[in-house]
Amino acid sequence: MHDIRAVRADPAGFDAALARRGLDPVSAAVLAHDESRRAAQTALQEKQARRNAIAKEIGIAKRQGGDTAALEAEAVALRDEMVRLEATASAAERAQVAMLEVLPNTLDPEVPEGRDESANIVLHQHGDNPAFAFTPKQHFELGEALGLMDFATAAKIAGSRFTVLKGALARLERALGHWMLALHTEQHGYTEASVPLLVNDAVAYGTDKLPKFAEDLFRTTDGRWLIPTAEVPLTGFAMEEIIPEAELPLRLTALTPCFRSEAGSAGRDTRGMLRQHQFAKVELVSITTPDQSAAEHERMTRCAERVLTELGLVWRRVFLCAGDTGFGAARTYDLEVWLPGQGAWREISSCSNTRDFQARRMNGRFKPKEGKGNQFLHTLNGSGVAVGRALIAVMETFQQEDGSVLVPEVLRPWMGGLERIAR
RNA sequence: GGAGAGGUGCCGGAGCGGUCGAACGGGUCGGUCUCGAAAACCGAAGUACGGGCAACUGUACCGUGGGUUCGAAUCCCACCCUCUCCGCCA
Repeated sequence: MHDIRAVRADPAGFDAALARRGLDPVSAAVLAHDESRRAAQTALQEKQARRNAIAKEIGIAKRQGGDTAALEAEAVALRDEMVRLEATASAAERAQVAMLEVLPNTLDPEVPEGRDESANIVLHQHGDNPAFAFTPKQHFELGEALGLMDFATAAKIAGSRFTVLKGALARLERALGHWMLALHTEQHGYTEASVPLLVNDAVAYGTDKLPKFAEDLFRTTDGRWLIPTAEVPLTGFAMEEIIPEAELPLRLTALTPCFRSEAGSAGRDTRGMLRQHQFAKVELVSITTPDQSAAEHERMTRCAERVLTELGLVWRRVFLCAGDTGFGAARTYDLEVWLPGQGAWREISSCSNTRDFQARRMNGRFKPKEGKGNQFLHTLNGSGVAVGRALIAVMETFQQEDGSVLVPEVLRPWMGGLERIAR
């Protein structure tokens, strides 16, 4: 959510920021609502002040047995005007909020210009694309041949975009998630959390999933939402809080299933388990101060990169351009992993600094060590990393000509010492 | 699911429909005292949105949303949440 005062202070700058996202200017319309809201509010407050004075006079007069009829008549007349002004003010405010809440975050000045992913910038790459002496297979070919990845059963019991993993592949998924959690909690200073997978409107709104992206979420019969990422509950820890600066940063991690309707992606990535309605992900969330958030963003991204490096995967860091940066983010790095079977780079992590965008929506603040007044927090989120896609990457990267898959060293202790997944 | 109790400021906890943004206690911050500290004493301190160059000032906020009233923390209704007991249950 944007600060209306920022719009007032620099309407042209506000519109210019929207233009970077390819959006039309709105400051004039927003400010029109803002002005009518403030005019009505000022008038309303004058009436209220008079009303309060009258009520006080009546109280005094009643105690002294005086006549209050004239005062009461004036108060009743005032009440009608106040009702009208109140309606005007709240309608203007609702209109203003409705315009602001669907606007994406302001981009960091360093974010590259560009309309789509073709303008993203590869910042660096780790490892070289592996050379195979045979034609590498895609993960679903490997998984089905191993008899450990079953899309038919998943479709039967749930539908499309679900996967059943069995045996060593099911265990590999579990090993990946648990190993990642251990890495972040034991070496990166994150606190593990076990969180609700169903959330309310308020936190979904605060993390900018509502109102604009409701169709991407699954809704429960009692009006809650299945989390599309643990970012939602973890960031929600800060909702309506005033955190002492000394307690910051909060670094939180969780391994959860994530649920996405994939409403807008019909026909895309239909084979295999690349794009699912349900997938496991280890999420990293940092809640910090404005002056620390840029450094925290770099740190968080390195934590995610470490996961890929230790697994032995080939990856690269991509700086998303203006047109590809998500709604809530001011700045985003995607981590892409090389999938030899598919012969393509695919996103496996996305690390974003939302600055105070989410904090404003959820009213999450901190109390500065020095100085007065509470300020909005900065919130960051990143995948550390997507477990389902990590499974795919491991399978495709470490596949052997016979269709077996070597288990990365770091995972073997989590796989009961298993070194190779074979038929 | 049934029955009951309750939600007030950082915390605890008062609060006959009018002078309540809210007693009192604790904690916090500043000061006095002290070599320093403790104790004691004095004082300060909520959040948001308006108006004003500013000093300052107005309004709203006692779980949330409605209602009654000239006037609501206080009365009425709905909802949310917490606690206790019973039932069911991983």
